[in-house]
Amino acid sequence: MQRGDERRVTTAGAEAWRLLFGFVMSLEGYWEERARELGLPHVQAYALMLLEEPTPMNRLSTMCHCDPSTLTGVVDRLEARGYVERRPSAVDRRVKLLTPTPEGEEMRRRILQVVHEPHPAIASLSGEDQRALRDIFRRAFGERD
Amino acid sequence: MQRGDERRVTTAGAEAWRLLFGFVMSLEGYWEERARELGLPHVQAYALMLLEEPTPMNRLSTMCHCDPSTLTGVVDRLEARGYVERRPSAVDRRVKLLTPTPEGEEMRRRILQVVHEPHPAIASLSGEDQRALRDIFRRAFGERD
DNA sequence: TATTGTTATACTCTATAACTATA
DNA sequence: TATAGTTATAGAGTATAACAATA
Repeated sequence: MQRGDERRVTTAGAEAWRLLFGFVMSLEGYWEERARELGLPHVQAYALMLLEEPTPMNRLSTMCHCDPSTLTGVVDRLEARGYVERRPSAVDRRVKLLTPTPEGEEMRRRILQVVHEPHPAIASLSGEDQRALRDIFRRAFGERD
Repeated sequence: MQRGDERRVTTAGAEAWRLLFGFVMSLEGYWEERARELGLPHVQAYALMLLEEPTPMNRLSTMCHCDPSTLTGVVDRLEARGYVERRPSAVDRRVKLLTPTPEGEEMRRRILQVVHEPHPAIASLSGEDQRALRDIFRRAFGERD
């Protein structure tokens, strides 16, 4: 039980959030660097990574949390690198389905490998902490999606 | 993230990391939106937020995880908005100390308020989970930085 | 009329390399 | 020589608004 100056001190949740926020800010650089090691700007790497199946521009822009007009440029550059193709949809001729080329698929595999490698801050925790974290994260943001 | 053969990594830490990574990617947009509500691009908001005391360009660029030449532009724009000043250092005439103006200090307070407000995914956890999260985060990335 | 995707525009962030003024 | 900061340059991501093709 916290007592005394509890009013001045933040709640546990608030402190957890501040710690996480600081980590997230530093993580942006971490992820950018990992992506650059693969030879891709991080947004392009993220977009390519999400192409698990042929995906309309529209849907991918939502998944990337960006405007469709922004994604046009991102996909232009991925296409110029030979990593994705815009294929016409059979059902709706307005829609273009984004599909990785064989080279894109290979790069996508490498991106997933990098992404799945746990961050040092997580990897260095005790096994008990890692299990607790997994369980809490499942409750916090594991359900939906 | 149900993905068939992409889930072959089975340690708790790896799953915790994947969950966290997904959250972080969505968080970028969350933070950008919060900053834009305050009328500032998110990098400028972050830089201003960090100005707890007069700070050399050099040091702030490290804290922002960006190149000094990048920070020059960011600070230019903060200065143009009237939020920061470049003041000469008394000890080293090469150094410029970044200091918020009164308007900048007011904006900084508002940014901190927004940043400190826990994200819904954290706030909706049980008190027990929030405390556990705080403790683990302290161990993971609370000390160093 | 509504939706999908693009273009035009303007701004911001990003790093590298070369430069200046100090130290 | 070395460091703090800027400038020049080139590239990339960002949203808004207007547009064409299609539904």
